This record gives sequence, C-alpha cells and structure tokens, in this order.
Amino acid sequence: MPAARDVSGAARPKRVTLRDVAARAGVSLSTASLVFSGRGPVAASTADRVRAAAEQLSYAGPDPLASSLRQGRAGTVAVVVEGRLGDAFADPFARSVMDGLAGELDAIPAGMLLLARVPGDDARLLGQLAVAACDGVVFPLSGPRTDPAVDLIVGRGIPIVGAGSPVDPRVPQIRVDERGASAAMTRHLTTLGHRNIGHVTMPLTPGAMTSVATAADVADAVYGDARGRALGVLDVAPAARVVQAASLEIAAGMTAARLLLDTAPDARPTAVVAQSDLLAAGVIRAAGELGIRVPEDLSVTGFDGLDLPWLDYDLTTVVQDGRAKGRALGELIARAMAGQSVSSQAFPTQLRVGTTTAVARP
Amino acid sequence: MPAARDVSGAARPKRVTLRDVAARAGVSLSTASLVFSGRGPVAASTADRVRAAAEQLSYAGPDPLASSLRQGRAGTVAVVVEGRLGDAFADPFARSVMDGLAGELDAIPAGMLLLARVPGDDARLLGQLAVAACDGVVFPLSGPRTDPAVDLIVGRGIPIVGAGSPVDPRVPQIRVDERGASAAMTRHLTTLGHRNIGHVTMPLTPGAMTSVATAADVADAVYGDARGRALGVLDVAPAARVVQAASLEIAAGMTAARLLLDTAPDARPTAVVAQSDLLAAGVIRAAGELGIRVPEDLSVTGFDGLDLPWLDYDLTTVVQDGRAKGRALGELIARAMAGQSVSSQAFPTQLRVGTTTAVARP
DNA sequence: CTGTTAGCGCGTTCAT
DNA sequence: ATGAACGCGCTAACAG
Repeated sequence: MPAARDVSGAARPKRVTLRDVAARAGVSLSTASLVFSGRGPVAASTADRVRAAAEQLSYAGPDPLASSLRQGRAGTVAVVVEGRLGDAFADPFARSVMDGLAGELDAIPAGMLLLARVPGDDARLLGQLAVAACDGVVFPLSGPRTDPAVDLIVGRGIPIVGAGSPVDPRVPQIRVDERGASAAMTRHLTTLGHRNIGHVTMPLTPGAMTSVATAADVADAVYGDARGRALGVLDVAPAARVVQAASLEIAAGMTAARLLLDTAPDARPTAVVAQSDLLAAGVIRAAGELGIRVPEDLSVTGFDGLDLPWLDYDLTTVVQDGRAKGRALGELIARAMAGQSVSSQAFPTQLRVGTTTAVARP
Repeated sequence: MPAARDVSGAARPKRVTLRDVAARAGVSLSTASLVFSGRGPVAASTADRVRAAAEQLSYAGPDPLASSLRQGRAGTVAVVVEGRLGDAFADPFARSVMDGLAGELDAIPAGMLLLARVPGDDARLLGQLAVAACDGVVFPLSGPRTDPAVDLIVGRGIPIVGAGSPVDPRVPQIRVDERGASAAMTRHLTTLGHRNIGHVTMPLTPGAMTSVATAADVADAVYGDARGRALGVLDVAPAARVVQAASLEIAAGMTAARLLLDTAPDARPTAVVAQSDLLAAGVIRAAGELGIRVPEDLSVTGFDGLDLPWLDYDLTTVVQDGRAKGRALGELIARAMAGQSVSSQAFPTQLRVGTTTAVARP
C-alpha cells in the first residue's frame, strides 16, 4: 500500500492537474505546459484542443506554487513597513512612496507582500521573513538604522534595498540627504534673523513619547531619518530646543509644540522646524490655540512637500517626490533581483519657501 | 548525460539544501526536516548536530516555496484594494479596516499579498489573481458589485470573503446596512425640520467626475456602498438633490458641495448628507468659503465616525468600528480557509449626533 | 526516536 | 512540433 491517496481516493475530489488536461487533450504534459505559458511553438489546433480540455475539466491554469518552485522564483517582493498597517499608511508621504513602488513592482511583474514591523515585536517580523516566499525585500520607509532582519534575508540569498535604512553595506539605498536638507532649512530661518529656534522631531525610537530630547538622544536615535534631520538643525542652530513627537500625526505635533510654545513670550522660539509637514500642521494649530500668529510671531517649517488643502497656509518645506522615490526603489530591487549589481543612489530634495516663514521680529 | 546541472556544476555556486545539511550531520533527510519544523520528536543531541551542520553550510532554513508546494498551502492571503495604493489608503476608515485585517492574518498565520485594482485596468488584477500564490482572497473595501474576479478565484478553488462586495452567493460578507443607516441619518435631519436636503455621494462608478446624479445613476451605481447610502437618503428624502464626488478626498467633497451650495440662498439645501466623514469635511469647508455657517445655516453629516482632530466640529455621523470590521473579515477568511462553512454576517453601525446638525431655520 | 519511500505539480532538457 | 524522462526542495506516511 504505497500512497495514502489511494485510501482517500474515493472520498476526496481529486484535484485536476496539468497532466489530466494533457491526457484529456491527447497530448503530452510538456505540450500542455507550453500552451499555458505561451513560451514554445505549438500548433494552433493542438493549443485549442488543450484549452478545450482545460475548460471541460474546469482547470484554472498552472498551480502558482508548483510553477514557482520549478522556476525558482516566488514572483513576490516583500515590503516592510514600520508600525501597524494603519499607522504606516497614515503619513501621506509614505503612501505616495508605496504607490510609486507598487507601480514598479507591477511592471516586473511581482506581487507585493506587505509585512509590518509591529513595535515591540521584532520577532514576528523575523519569523515572517524567514518563511515568506519572496524574491526580494524592500524597506521603503525609514526604519531602524540597524536591523537583525538583514542578516536573515542575506542568509537566504535574497536582495534587499532600502530608503536610508537599514544601514548596511549589503543594502543599496535610495538616499536622501536628510541632514543637509534640514540644515539648509534651518539656515533659511537664521537668514531671516531667527535666533531662538525650536525643533519637533519624528519619533527617534520605537514607542517614543512626547519629550524633550538631548543631543545624546538625537545621536542615539534608532530611526535614521529623524536623526539626520535633527542633526541638520543642530548643525546650524546648536542651541535649538528639541522636542520629540510621539507619532507622525497632527495631534502629536500639537502636543510636542506646546512643550515649545507654552512659555513666557520672550523665552519662546520665534521659529519651529518640524520634521514632517503633518507635524508642522500640528505646530501651526497649537500656535493658533495659544494665540500665536503664523508667520508674524512664529515661523514654522515642514518636510516632505505634501499637498495639504485644508491647511490655511502654504507651508515652507523640503519637497521630495514620494512617488518618484517609490519608483526608484522599485527599479533598484528589480535590477538587484535580475542579478545586476546595484549601488546606492542619491535622491534629490528641494527647499520650497511658502507663507509660514517670515523675518524674525526684533 | 542526464541532468544539466552536471554541466554547470563547476560554474554555479550550487545552492545548499536540506539534503546537504542532513548529509553533513549524518542524519536522514526527514530527521533534518523535523528539526526545522519542530513537528516531530527528535533527540536533542541530534537536533544540535543538524543545527550545527546548517550553520556551517550557512543554510538559512527550508525553502518556503518547496515547503508550500509540499504542504499545499501558500501561507498567503490576497487582499484586493480599489484604486491605486496611495488612493486606497487615503481614507482613514479604509486604513483601520486594513489594520484589523492585518492583525487577524498575522494570527493565522498568513502573509498579506496586496493587490490593487487600478481603475480602467481590470485585466491586470485578473492576471495577478490568476498567478498569485494564495490560500484565500479578501475584498475588504467596497468594490464593484459584480466582479469577474470571483469566477476566476472560485475556479481555482480558493475561498473569498468581502465587505459588501462583490455581491455573489459564493462570497460570504461582513455586511453593513448602508441603506438603513443612511436612511436613519436622513430621518434625523427631517426630524430637525429640514426639507431641502442635499446629498454628496462617494464615486458611484470607477473614474467618476463631480456631477449631479439622477435616481437612475444611483440605481446603476457600480459601487455597492455608495449606492446603498444614496438609496437610503432617497428613501427618506426622495427630492434630495444628489451630487457625486470624484474621489474620497476632502477636495472632492468641496467641489461637490459647491454644486449644491453655490446657489440662491432660498433654493439652497439646509442640510447635506455626505457619504463619508472626509467628504463632509469638504462640505463644511466649502460652506465656510461661501460664508454659510455650520450648523446655523447648514447641517452637515458624515459617515464612518473618523477621528478628525483638525476639524473644528464634532461631526454628526454614522459610526462603524473599522478595526473590528477588519478583524471580522480576517476571522471569516480564516474559517473559510480551514474548510469550515461560513456565511455572511451583519456588522453594526451607530448614529452619533455631534455639533454639525441643528434644527432648520424657518 | 530515526531512516526509507513516495510523491506535491510543474518546467525543461533531450531525442524524435 | 511533440513526447519521455527527470528533478526543483521539501514533507507525510510509514517501517524499523
């Protein structure tokens, strides 16, 4: 009694395979295979017979799993986002990056396997990456600068690319000069005469709470982009008071801003550099609630260059094209998966002056 | 000369397999397999030998593809979102549903394969579904009421679940009584004395433009939730003027609202029922620009019950728990994939009265 | 507790 | 243009 399927043969509705179709059509297995993949030359009449047989047997095409195994490729790229799914996509800039990336993956073509790094549960991500069938891994959003996942993925012989993180020689990047852009923005403010500058950072570490951050906190930041942007501010304004926001949401920006603004008027910053447009919107809102006028009493800057129609200002910000960044990531992983050697690339940003910054009042 | 790999053997860095590890450890293939899957009882010393051998050969664990083929499961659930990725996640409610769904898929455990139905390119989605390795398909957001993808997926013998769409006896649903909730909301307004009611719908069809919609347009709507909500309004206020928004974004709500509000004051609606909170925010904003006060001159209602901190009102809306809805979808697909028979379930909503509705002025 | 055996469903040589 | 064979890498069922 060799195989168990003989036992259950009567009960189980045995699945129809390419072999069955070939038999029904009176051709060999390989011929039927060619009909479905469209790769080899098959006589039209033969092909029709095969397709007819498939329809009769209600065969829906080659099994993706078996096909993948045979071809040695999963047809899938894993995309790692930071935080819960709902949070990861809360930032419009993140969405535009994902959108551009999705377009390029479609073109490969490859499916997009979405993996979330839930804060405080790195093990889950590692487990998923260990068993996920994928041909490449993309870290499209800023994550931890060092990541144990890299060893794992490299160990499986799968290419990785990132957008600034994880920092590892084996991970080619689409890299933005966060520090330089942030420094340029801060210089814009000092040029306008601002001397007392506040800074609202994105979370520096997972599970961050709203808090005042020291230079050491900045230097030790887990998240590379937040670190870079904060360093850029401190490069130009070493005395800047730095407050860390608890998330990327507007409400978090408001909370952080109050730590900066709810003080005696003469100690209060005349300008606040926020690390994202949404945080900047929160700063503006908090200022409004405190009766502080923007930009007369307070200049506010953002980062990313989002389109925020509900904001009554044209935000001074650092513009980066998220869709293009996503596409660049897609091209990078596509080339890496094709076996070509790829290397990190710089991605441009541009300072755009809006109506939220003005000369400092004497 | 049987196999080609003998030819390329010298050149190609042959991949290390479980067989190699077993040989190195001096155990049989199946024993090594048990060590990695942790399923069978293996002597601790044997297991250590195997793991040591794996490390020496830098073997990163069983190939997911081969493992999947053998087990007959991909370990992946396809999740179909409507529209481009960036757009699909623009709606916070959609994000909360996805978040809840992701949590349940994690628990199965299964990966989440994200597929987007790009408007005007249904073929792409069908192609992806035809070759995607997945054990189930979820339509978590409202899509077309009829969908050719259903035949394809059912043909592959894979379970499907949805949130109101596609409408098909083979697709169990987590179903919201859109029509009833919308009618109840409209009744809230008529009870307040409103007689001239306007309605802003979500897109009724793919590629919708801002436009006045007739009863026939509503009846023919492709998207089931938009249709149901509009029918609910018309059930209670048959004379309601209906305008279709071009997207779910605030700006689209503003544009649509102008069609309703930018008229002679005595012809203008005294209340507008919007099909989503974001559209309602657009209506409020458009009203503000036209000097129309909310709720004194105009009552506005939404749908979903989002948390919109930047809105200066507490929106009157229909609350539904998106996270819970996502979880319900996850449980449903999990049970279906386990071979259990599942059936559609009702999902509750609740009318919440805020500060954007008031009695109609005489 | 370990080894042996038999495929999962397909794509790809080669020879005809 | 077609068919026969082989094995991708692994796991499930047995036997010992």
